[in-house]
Amino acid sequence: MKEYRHPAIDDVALESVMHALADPCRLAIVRALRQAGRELACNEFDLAVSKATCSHHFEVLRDAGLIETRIEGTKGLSKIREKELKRRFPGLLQLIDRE
Amino acid sequence: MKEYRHPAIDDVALESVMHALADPCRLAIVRALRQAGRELACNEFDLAVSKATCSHHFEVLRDAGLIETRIEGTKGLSKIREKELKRRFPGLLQLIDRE
DNA sequence: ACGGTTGTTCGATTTTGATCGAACTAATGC
DNA sequence: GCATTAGTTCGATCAAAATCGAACAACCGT
Repeated sequence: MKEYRHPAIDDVALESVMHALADPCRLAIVRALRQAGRELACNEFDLAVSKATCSHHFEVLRDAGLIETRIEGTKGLSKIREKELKRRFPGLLQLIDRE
Repeated sequence: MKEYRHPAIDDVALESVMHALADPCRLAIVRALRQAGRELACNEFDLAVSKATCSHHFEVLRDAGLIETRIEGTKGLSKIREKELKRRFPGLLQLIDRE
């Protein structure tokens, strides 16, 4: 598996974050990660989309600085970039967590 | 000019808000309204888009519960639905205001 | 009544994005 | 080495969204 690229949080525009979270599938992923409170692999979400689409959504979330993914064996384990997001986008996680 | 329809704030999904703010033009409109602190007419923004497109963006923002518009003469004056947004989407305005 | 201002609506075009299947890569376990 | 697992990449398709010009509607001031 390839190495993942993660943007510096200060290079991320609010616009990109908004775009990433405007999709129901991606919002569900982020919320699941928030609730889990631990790293999750792509296939631990029950999303009604194919592997290819799922991979695409994770890429969008990574590019928007929302998640970071590390490789362990054949799996990619993702988590929210919590501390950085709290500093760079105060209010964001609060917003996502409501309801 | 026609009457504008404004959704009840509780009928608005976070997803819709995210989608509305994912567009650079619309984010600029909302930020300009925040900074102005008063009602603004469509043509008071210098957006690099046509009248038709501008009208469309205001409609999206209205449908997402972000702004409300009243008609005064030939103008449509818009402002942020501040109080309601603070209650329904805590963190949102804070997020928009940063930088 | 007429012309100017302000914005809407329509229809068409173009761009962007979501989605998938299939082929591929890389690590794991037997 | 070989099958399995996990995810990527490619190419194509389909749907949603941004954009525009032109025609229209409502109001204003004179």
